[in-house]
Amino acid sequence: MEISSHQSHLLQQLNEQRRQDVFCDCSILVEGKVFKAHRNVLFASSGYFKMLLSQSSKETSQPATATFQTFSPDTFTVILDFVYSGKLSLTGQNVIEVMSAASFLQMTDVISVCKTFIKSSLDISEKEKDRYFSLSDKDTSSNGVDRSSLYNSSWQEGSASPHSHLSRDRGPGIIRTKLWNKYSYHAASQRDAPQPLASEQREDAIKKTKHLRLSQPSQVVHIKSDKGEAQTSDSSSHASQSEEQVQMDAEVDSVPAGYQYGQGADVTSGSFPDDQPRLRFKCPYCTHVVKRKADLKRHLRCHTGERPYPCQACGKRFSRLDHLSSHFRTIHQACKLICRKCKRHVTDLTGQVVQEGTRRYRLCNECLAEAGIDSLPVDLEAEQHCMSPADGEKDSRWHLSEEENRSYVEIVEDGSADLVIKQVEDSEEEEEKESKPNIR
DNA sequence: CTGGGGATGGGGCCC
DNA sequence: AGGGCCCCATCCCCA
Repeated sequence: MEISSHQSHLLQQLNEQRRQDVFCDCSILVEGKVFKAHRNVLFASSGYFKMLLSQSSKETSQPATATFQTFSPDTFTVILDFVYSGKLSLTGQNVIEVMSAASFLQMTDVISVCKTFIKSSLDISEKEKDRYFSLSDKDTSSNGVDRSSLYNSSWQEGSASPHSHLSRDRGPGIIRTKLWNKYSYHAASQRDAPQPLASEQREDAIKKTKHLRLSQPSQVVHIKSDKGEAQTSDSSSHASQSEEQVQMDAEVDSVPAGYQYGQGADVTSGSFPDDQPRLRFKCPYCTHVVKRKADLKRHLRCHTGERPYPCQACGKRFSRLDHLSSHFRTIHQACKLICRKCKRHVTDLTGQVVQEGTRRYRLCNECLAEAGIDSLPVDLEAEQHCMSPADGEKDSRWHLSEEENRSYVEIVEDGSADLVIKQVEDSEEEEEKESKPNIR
């Protein structure tokens, strides 16, 4: 005989104990704020804590302490509330940070819910279809999009494998996380360790969120771990508030008359004076509206901070391939047939390529002699060959120039579809770089 | 302090 | 859908 309410009751009791600091044997310090919790609950909920606590329990029986400086106390409150209640309070404002924190803490179910939350905002095609065929005179502000959705969030025990990026501090049972790497987003091919948003990126994201009005209503995601289901529930007050906000945004942004942003929806449409319905893809994080889904996907990278295109020459990462291409041409290739010093036109006969670190540029022979710089003694062809990725690698080439149709960079698989944020530590990335033969 | 130029990043849009 | 080009805004560096 099974009493169905037992699990929720047990969780409720544990949550009460946590709130009253009863039997709490673990302290988590987040940016100066102390959270009390039970190590067995944390152990069962997070791959990160699983590894941390399994180590600390071997070494000491003292209360374990974890310190985080990479996400805010508010974010950890959301995470901890979820652990103790199964309810994840996601909003358009916090979803990125919660996802990055969950990624760091190796809470795969939370990550997947965050992904679903984001994807539900981006699930354009279906909504587009629906909306396109039901573009009656229905009020566009109520957009007809049902935001409640089901999430598959079955508890994946052991799926979040502990990883070596955790570093133990000197003190017993105290763990400190290193500062995140500047370019912390890694694409699918590099998914070895979770990489939450870099603190710098997080600040940027927060900065952006501060000046961008979010039209997405607050949602509370309820996860039923026993059935692998989760539900979102809308706050009607939020919705109406958001609706007003959207109207305001529409006015502020000088949107053409008659055009209204769809509240919280990805695809918006409106009645233009000529009654031609025009579909738009609305960013769930700002008021930006684009015409194409691909443009929205590209735009979203400026919110997620995702930079899937690393420069193999200097390691700098770019959100777009064309930016990387442009960067490589301007910085690492001497494509411009202009003397950097005197700005005169130079050819291979009247000037030479000079390398300064990873930068290359051209100098005319006069400036070259004046500066006393040697021309680039590098066998370009051999170097290009050296830098080329493995043959047959699909999508790993991009054209640099007509005569240099060789691969300079390995295009890392775009992980935007998964929106998985991972963390590598500086040392790890350096190791990673060292392990890649193409990187100088 | 200021203006110019380079580098970077975002949006529109064509192929 | 992705790649790529063009345009523009912003930031930073330097003279």
